[in-house]
Amino acid sequence: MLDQFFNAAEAEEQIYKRWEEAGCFKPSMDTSAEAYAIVIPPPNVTGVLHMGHALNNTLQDILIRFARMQGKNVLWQAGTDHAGIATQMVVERQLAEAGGNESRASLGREAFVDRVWGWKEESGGKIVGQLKRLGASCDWSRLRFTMGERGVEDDQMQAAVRKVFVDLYNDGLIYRDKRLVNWDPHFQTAISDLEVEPKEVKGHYWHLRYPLADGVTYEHPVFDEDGEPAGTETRDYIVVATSRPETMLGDTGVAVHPDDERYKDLVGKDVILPIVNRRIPIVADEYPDPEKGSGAVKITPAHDFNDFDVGKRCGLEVMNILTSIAAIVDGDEADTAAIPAEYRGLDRFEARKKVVAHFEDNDLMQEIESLKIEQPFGDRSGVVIEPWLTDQWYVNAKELAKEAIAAVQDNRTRFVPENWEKTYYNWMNDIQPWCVSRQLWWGHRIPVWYGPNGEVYCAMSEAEAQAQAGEGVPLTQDNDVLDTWFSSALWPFSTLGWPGETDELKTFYPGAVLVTAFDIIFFWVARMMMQGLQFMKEIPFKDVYIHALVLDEKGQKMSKSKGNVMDPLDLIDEYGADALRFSLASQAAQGRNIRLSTKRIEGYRNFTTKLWNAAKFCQMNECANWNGPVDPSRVKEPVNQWIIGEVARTGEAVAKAIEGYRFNEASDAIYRFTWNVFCDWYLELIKPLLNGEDAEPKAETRRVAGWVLDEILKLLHPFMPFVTEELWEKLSEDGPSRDGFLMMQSWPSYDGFENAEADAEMSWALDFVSEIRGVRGILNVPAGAKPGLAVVNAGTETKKRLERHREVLMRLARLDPVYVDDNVPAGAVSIVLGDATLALKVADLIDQKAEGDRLKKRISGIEKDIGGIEKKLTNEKFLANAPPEIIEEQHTRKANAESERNKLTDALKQLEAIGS
RNA sequence: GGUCGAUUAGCUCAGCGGUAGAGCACUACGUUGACAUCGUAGGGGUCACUGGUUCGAUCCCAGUAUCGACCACCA
Repeated sequence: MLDQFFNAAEAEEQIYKRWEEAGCFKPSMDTSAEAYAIVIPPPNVTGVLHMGHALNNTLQDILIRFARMQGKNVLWQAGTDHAGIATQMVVERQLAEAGGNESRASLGREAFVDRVWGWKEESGGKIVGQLKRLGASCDWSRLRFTMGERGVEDDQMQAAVRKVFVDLYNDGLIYRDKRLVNWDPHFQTAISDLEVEPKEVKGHYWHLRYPLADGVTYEHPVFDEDGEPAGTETRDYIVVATSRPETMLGDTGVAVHPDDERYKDLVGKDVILPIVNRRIPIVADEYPDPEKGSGAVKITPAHDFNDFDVGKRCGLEVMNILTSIAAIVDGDEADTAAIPAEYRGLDRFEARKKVVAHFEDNDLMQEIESLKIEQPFGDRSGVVIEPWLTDQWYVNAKELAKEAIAAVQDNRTRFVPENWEKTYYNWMNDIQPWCVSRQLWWGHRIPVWYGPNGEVYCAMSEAEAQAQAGEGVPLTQDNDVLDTWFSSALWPFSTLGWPGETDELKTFYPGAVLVTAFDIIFFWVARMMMQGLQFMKEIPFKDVYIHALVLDEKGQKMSKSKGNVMDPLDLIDEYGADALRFSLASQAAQGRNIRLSTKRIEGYRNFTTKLWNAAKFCQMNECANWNGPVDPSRVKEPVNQWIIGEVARTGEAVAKAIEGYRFNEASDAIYRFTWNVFCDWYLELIKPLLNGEDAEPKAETRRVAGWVLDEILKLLHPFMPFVTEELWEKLSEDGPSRDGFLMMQSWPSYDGFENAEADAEMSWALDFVSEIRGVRGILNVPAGAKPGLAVVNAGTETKKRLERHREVLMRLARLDPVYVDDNVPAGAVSIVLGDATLALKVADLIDQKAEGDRLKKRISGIEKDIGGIEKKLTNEKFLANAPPEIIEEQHTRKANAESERNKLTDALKQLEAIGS
C-alpha cells in the first residue's frame, strides 16, 4: 500500500538511475519513426545550475518526453560549453586564492591550459548531475564538449572548428584586420560588441579649453543667466567636452561642424594641445552636433569609435596612448605621442586625475559637469572597456547573415512567439563584422601559422601549414584563440559528428526546435543560423522557442549582489523536482517573464500529494486498469462514460498546448482535470458504486477509475516525471503488471470517447450538488444537518436522472431524503435547476428573513440579466447584424432566466405567506 | 533616439469581439477514513485613461500615462 506522501528526495534519484540504466534516454533509431531532436544550450562546463537553466531544461524535457511518448525517434543532445573567458577567469582566481607563487603568467601557456583541463574534469560533471536532478532526459551517452576531448589528436569537435575557420578563410569570409576593438584591460583581450554592457554610472563632462595656436582669436556668443543671448566674447581657445579627459593625450585634431558659424573661420587653424604641447588641426566634419555641448569635439582616433571614423575622413593621425592594461604608454610610443615623463605608465584613472588637475591649475578648465553617463563595461570582467587599435580576426557576418535572414523570412525557421523575429531582423540587418579572436589561452587556438615575413598559412594542422609554406620554413602559430561562440555556433551539427557524415547527422539535422531565452538570440541563435546554413546548407532547427526570464517575486532579476537568488537545487530538495518543474511550466506563458515564488512551488508540491492520495484511494478500492484499454462503447454507467470523455478532452488539450509551446495551458489543463474533476468530483461520485453490492457496475467502475488514473499519469508525465513514474510502478504492485516504464508508454489518443448524453446528465448532477451546497452555505445550514429535499415539477428525464443518482446526490449534498413531490412544501427553500425546482426543507433550521433576502437578491440579479438581454433583442441593429447562433443563444438565456425568475418569485411569495 | 512588451481581484498572473477566470492571500464552516500538504462555501474587479471601429469592446485600431526590456548613441 502507498504511503501517505510521495517521498521525492528518496524516489527521484532511484528512478532517474533506473531510467538511465535501462537506456530510456537514447534515441530509438527507429527509421520508420519521425525524428525529433533538440540540442541543449550547453551550459558552462564549470557552471552551476541556476533558475534560467531550470526553466530552459524543464521546457525542453517536456517537449522531449512528449515526443518520445508519441513514438518519435528522439534525441536530446547534451553537452557543455568551454566558456573561454569565464572558465579562464575561474582558474586564474583559483591560482590567486591558492596564495602560492603560481599565476597564469608564471605557469606559461601549456601548463595553464593543462590546469584548466584539470579543473574542467574536476567540476565539469557537476552541472550534468544537477540537470539529472531536474529530471532532464538527455542522452548522456552522447555528451559533447565544445572543446572536444583532452589530448585527442584528431578530435572531431576540434576538427569541426578548424574546418569552419579554414573554409571561411578560403572563401574570404574570415579576414585579419586592424581596427578599433572593444578591449578588456582586465583580461587583456578583445571582446565582441555583444560582450560589452553599457551601464549608467555617475560621471562628469570635463569642458576643456584648448588654446588656439598662432595668436588666433574669434568671437564666441555668450548667454546670460536666463539663457538669453548676451553678445559675444573674444576667445583665444576652443572648448571641447569629454568624459574621459586622459584620452586628450592622444588627441590629433578638433572637429567642428562645417556649418557651425561660431567656428567657421577656425577650420584649418591649429590648437596647441595642452600637456603634450602638440599642434593639432581644427577640421570640419559632419559628425559634431552644433547643438550639443560647445559644438567642438576633441578627436582621439586611437581610442574612440566615432573619432576613428572622423580621423579617417579628415586624415588625422592615429596615436595610441594606452597599453593593454589601459595604462599610459611608455617608451617609443610615449615618445611619439610626446607624453611627459610624469604621465608615462600611469593607470588610466590616475592619469585622468592628473590631466584634470593640470587643466584646473592652468586655467584651462571651462566647466566640470556632473551627470550620469553610459559607460561600456566588460560583461565578465566588470571593468571599463577601452576602444583599442589591434589586429584581430573578423568574420564577415554581413555576408553570412543574408541566408540566415532569408531562412526566417520564408519560414524555414520560425520564431515562437513570432515577435522575436523582428528583434532578429533588426540585429541581422545591421550586423557588424564579428571579432572572433581572443587574446586568451583557454579556447580553440586559431588555425593560422605565420611565416618569417608574416606570410599567412591557414590550415587544418601544422603539418598542412608546413606543406603550404614549404619544408623547413619556420612557422609560428597565431597566439590567439577563438571566441567561445564560434564553436557554439556549430553545436547543432558538430555534436552530431560533422565534418564526418554520420547517421546521426542525417537523422537529427535539422533539429525540431531550439529552446532558449531572448538574451541569447544574438550571441547564439543568429550565429547557429549563419553557420548552419553556410556549412550544412540547411537551417539548424525548424522552430526557435524563446522563453521568459525567471525573476524573483518582485520582478527583479536574480543576482548575487541583490541576494535574491533562488537556487533550483535547494527548491528541489525542499519541494521535489516535479513541483519546481510544474511551477515553471505553469508560468511559462508566452511573452511574459516569470516571477517565481516559493508559495507557488509549494502549491504544486501539494498537487503531487493530492495525486498521490488519489492513487492511494484507487489502490484501496482495487481500482486498476485490469483488462487493458477501456472500450467506451461497453461502459454503462453515466459517471464512467462522462469521465472517459473528460479524459479525452483533457488529453487533446494537453497535446495541443504542448505542440503550440503553450506550456502554461498544458499544465493547467492536466492540473484542473486531476484535481478539480477527477479528485473533487469523480472519486466522490463513484464511492457509492465502489461500496455498493452490484457487481457489474462495481467492476466497471474499478476498471474505469484505474484506467483514468493511468491516463492522468501519462498526460502528467512530461511535466512531473518522477511522481508519475513512481506511482506507475507502485500501483502495479497490487494491480496488473506494467509493460515497462511510464516514460516509454505511448501517448494516448482518444477517438469516440465522448458521450454527450452522459455529459449532460453528469453536468446536471454536478449542478444539483453545487446549487444545494451553495444555498446551504449562504443560509448557514449546519454541515451536519441532513435536510430533506423535494424535487418539484420534474420531467421524465429529470426523474430518471434523479433515480439513478439519488444516492450520490444525498451523500454529496448532505440530504435525506430526496423525493419527488407535486408542490413546493411549506417553508422550503427553492432552487431552480433545469425544468425542476429543488425544494430544500430547512424551515426549522434557517432564518426565514435570510432566505427572503437571498431570494430577493437572486431575483433582482436575474432581472438585471433579463433587462440586458431584452435590450439586445429589441435592438434592430443587433438582430440584423449579429450571427444567428448568438441571437438564438440570447433567446435561450432569456427563456431560462425568466423561468428561473418565475419559480423563485413563487417561492418568495410562499415564504412571505408563511412569515405573515 | 529606435524597437518590443506590460497595465485584468489584496498579490502573482491566465484569458477572450457576445455572462470576467485561476492560484495564493482573506472570511466562515468542517462533517462523509484517499488526502488538514485537505474539504465545502463566501467576499472581492469601471479589465490604466481618452477617443475610434462595431449591433456589441476588457479584447481590434489610434492616442495618452505609467512601468519594464532590448538595440543604438551621448564629444
